[in-house]
Amino acid sequence: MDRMEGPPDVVVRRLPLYARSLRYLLQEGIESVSSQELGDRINVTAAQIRKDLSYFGEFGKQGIGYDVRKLLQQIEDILGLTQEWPVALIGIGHLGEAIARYEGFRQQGIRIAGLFDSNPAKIGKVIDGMTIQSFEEAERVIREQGIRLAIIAVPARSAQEVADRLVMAGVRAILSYAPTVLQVPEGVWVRYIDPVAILHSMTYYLARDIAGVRHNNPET
Amino acid sequence: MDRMEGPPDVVVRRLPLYARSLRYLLQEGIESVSSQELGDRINVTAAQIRKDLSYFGEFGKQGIGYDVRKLLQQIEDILGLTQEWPVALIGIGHLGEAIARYEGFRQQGIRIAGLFDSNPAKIGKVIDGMTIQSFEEAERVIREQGIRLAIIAVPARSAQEVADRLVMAGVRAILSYAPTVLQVPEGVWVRYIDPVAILHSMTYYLARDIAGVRHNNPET
DNA sequence: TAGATTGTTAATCGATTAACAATC
DNA sequence: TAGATTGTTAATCGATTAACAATC
Repeated sequence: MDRMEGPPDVVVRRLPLYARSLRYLLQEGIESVSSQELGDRINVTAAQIRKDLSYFGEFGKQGIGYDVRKLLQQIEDILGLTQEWPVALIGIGHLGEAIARYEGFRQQGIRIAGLFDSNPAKIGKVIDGMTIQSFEEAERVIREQGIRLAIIAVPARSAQEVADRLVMAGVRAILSYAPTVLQVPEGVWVRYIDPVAILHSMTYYLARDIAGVRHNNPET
Repeated sequence: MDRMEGPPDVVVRRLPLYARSLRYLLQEGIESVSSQELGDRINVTAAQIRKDLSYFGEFGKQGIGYDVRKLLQQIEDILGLTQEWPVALIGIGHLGEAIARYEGFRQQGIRIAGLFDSNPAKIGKVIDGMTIQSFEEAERVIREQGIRLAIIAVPARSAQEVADRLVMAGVRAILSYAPTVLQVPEGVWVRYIDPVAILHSMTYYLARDIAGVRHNNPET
């Protein structure tokens, strides 16, 4: 299956970077920006920014550029960031704990709604004001609160089962830190954070002494 | 600038996923695999795997498929994973500590060569047998040991300066967890890990109830 | 008005997929 | 030999870039 219309996924993946850059501009007190200036900051061409935005509407003024505050608001609106998204965090090892403590989520529309781990020794432990609960509780909480987003930070060997059960409980988008490809039913989004793979793709070039500036790679 | 020939970067970024999948196959005792079977496991088409591999040589046997052990060895060789890569880790907050403690690196050719932080209160603290050193020490160690890979886990506001100084010291590839786009000179590779941006790109679909299975996105 | 910059169309570029001869 | 699967070429698909009329 693949979505019926709408902007390409690459474009959707770039929007958050535009939003972030606009936030920084605002912090610097810059209220107006051209596609060129915005592009320079994030190593994206001006044409690409304009094209990307054109999928969603018209946001600029010829001869002037974009009102930073307004464009930011509009992109956040498009991304659904006017609401707060509760997220279930599964797997509270070192990484899970770091994620739980990270302030960058809360500030940007993401609320860690619960910490869950299957290790009984961890259950009850409090991190940043949140108490670690069992994985069974996760399934209950997801159902009860209608949570649709989850972050998986469990070992690779348990990731698939965790994903299966999360989806069963109602999760529709998963960000997985586990180094394994998940199989999920249609209707569920999965994205990965994979530092080892990224490092390995760079050692390829280092091993050959191939110099590069890889621009135009939002994320990756 | 952009590299003079060679396989496309997308292909290089998929190789580590192939390698990992082959490692899992080996663990399962599977010694032979077809492009179709391998592809099914990681949601990539058989054609893509064969095409990708063809940039580097011929590794399979018609009618048979690939010898898992041999192909894995060859991909690891291509990626430069026959050697161990020392990595400087900068920024030892919660995330940096989790990275320092992560065993997945060591197991896969990545050796954390040193922990560095600019906060004097942290210097001297020992994590997993490694002592946190000052950032000035990082510059010295990078030079002395010829380190070319670094992981940045500092706050966004200091990431650019850290990157500048790392590059000055000799770093040629950076994996950054800081939510900001780095400007680096030609000849330096930069990749990002950006969970907030990823989550925001998924809230786009959740907000619209657009169902999806996003395959063919190694990493993302 | 003149200069700047948008939104959009068309051209280009690059990546993925399909198809199949070669061959194990 | 018959069946399976590779490596590769050609076709397709999609994304990026260039260019420019519209217009602030």
